[in-house]
Amino acid sequence: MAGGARDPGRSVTSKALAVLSAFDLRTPSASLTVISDRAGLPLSTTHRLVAELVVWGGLVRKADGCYEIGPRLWALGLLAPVSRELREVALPFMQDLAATTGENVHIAVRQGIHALYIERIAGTRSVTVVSRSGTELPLHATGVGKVLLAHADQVIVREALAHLVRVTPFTVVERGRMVRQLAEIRRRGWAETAQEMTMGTCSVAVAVFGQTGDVVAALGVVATSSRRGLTKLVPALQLASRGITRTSRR
Amino acid sequence: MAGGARDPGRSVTSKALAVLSAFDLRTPSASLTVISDRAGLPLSTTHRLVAELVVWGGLVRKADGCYEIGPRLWALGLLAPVSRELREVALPFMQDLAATTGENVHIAVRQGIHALYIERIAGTRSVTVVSRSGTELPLHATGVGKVLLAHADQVIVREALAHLVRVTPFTVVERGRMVRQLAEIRRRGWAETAQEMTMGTCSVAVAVFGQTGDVVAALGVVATSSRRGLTKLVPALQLASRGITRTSRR
DNA sequence: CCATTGACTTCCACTCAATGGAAGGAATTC
DNA sequence: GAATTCCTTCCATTGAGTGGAAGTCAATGG
Repeated sequence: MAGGARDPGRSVTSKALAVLSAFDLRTPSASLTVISDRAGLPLSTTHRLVAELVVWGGLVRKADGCYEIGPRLWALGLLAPVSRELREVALPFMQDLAATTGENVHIAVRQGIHALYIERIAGTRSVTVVSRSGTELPLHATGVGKVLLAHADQVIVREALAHLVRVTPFTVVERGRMVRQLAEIRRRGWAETAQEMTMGTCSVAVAVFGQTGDVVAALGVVATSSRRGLTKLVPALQLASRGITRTSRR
Repeated sequence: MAGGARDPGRSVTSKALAVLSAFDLRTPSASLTVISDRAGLPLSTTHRLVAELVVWGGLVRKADGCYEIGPRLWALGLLAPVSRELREVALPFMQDLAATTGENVHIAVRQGIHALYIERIAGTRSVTVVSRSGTELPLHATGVGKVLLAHADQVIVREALAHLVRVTPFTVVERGRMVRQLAEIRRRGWAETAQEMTMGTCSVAVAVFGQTGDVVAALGVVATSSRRGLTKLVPALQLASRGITRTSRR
C-alpha cells in the first residue's frame, strides 16, 4: 500500500537533524506531533527518529509525553570551541567585571552577520536583558556586534551594511554613519550603543584578541546608565580583555 | 561491485550519532580518519555523514582539516533543562557564593549512578579542580554526589553501593559506613568529603530542591581547607540553595 | 626528482533499511 | 458514548544509503 510515496531527495540524516532543529529557544519542549509539524515529516517517520534519539540520550521524554533536549546533547555541545576555549577562559574575568561594575557583562563571537552571545553574567543592578547564551542579534545594533563588525572581513562588512535593519528609533541604519562609527571603533578601541537594540539600555564593548592578534570575540557591558557613565568602564573592559587573551591557549 | 557488504542491523541515524559520539572531552577535535575509527564506520560512510553534519552546522571543519563541534550543536545543547532551567537560575547564586567564600562552587545533578557536573565557578583562591561542565564523577566519592545519593531512589542506592570504587586511600568503600553517612546527610542536611576523590581537597554540599520539594540538584564547595573550615560554609550554601528554589519556575 | 605513504574524496551498481499511509490504541473532551 | 486528539504499530514497496575500489592531493624521504 504505502512505501511508494516517499520524500525523494531527502537523506535520513537530514531528517534526523530536522527533528533536532524543531527545538529552539521558544520551543525547548515539544510533543511528537509538534516535532513532526515543525520538522515537516510524517508522524510515523518522526516517531521512529525520535525513538532512536531518545535511546541515544539526545532527547528525553518528560512525564507529560513532551520531548526535551537530553543531557547527552548538552554535554556534546560543551565540546564546541566557543564553550571549551572561549567561555571557560573568559568566565572568571566576566565575573570580576560584573562584581566590580555591577552591570551585565556579555561575551559574543561573530557568526555570519550576527553576534552570537556566548555568555552573560548578570550584575547586581540586573537590568532585564534580551540576550542569553546562544542568542543571535544583529551586528549593527549591539555594542559587541559593532566591535566584531569593525574587525570583520570586507565581504562581511558589505553584507552587514546591506542589512541595516531598524530595531528602535535610535538604531543606526545609515551606511555612511555606520562606516564612520566602525572606523572610530578601530581607532579608539571600543564601541558604544545608545538604545539602538532595546529602548532604555546603552552599552560599551571592546575586542578580545587571540594569541595571533586577530579578534576572536567581543566583551561588552549593557546597562540602563547614561552613555557617560558607561564610558568609564572601558578601561576595566580592556583590562579583562587582555586577561582573557593572556590566559587562553596556555 | 560493492554495496552488498553492508553492516546490517544498523540504522543510518545510529551511524550519524556514532559520528557525534566520536567527540568527547579528550577528543574535542578529530580528523575524518579518527572519527571513522572511533565510530567504527567505513571511511566513505563517515565522509558522507560528516559532510552532512557540516552543512547543517553541527560540525565545523578547522583550517588543519580536523572537525570540531559546531555552534549549532552548542546552541541546541543550551536548550537542555539542565542548562535552561537549572544553570541559568543557579549561576547568580553560585557567583555570590564564590565571591563571598572565595572557594570553588559546583552544581551537579544525578545521572544514573554518576554526578553530572553542570557548572563550576572558580573562587579567588582557585584550587585546581577535576570537574568541568559535563564531567561525570562517581556519586560516593564527591560531596555533591553523596547528597544526590542520599536523596535517590532505593534502586539507585543499591546500584551505587554495589560500585563503591576506591579512588584515593580515603574513599569510602565500605557499604555499611556509606549507608550510615547517607542517613546522617539526610538528618543534618549536608554532606562532606575529605580527600575521597582528589588528595588534598575537601568538600561540603547541600541539596537543591524543586518547587515540589524533591531534590533536583546538589550545590557544593570544594577547597584545600580543612573540613572544620569548610563546615562553616554550610549555612551560606543552604541560603543559596533556598534562593535557587525560590527563583526557579517563576 | 620520483617513489612512497597517508589522508581524503569521488564513484557506482547493488540491495536492504527506511518509508509513510493506514489501522489500532489510549486518554481526554464534549 | 461519540468525537477528538495524540500516540503507536504494521508492512509491502523501493530508492537512498552503502562501502570497496579507484582517484586525488600533499607531505615525506631516499
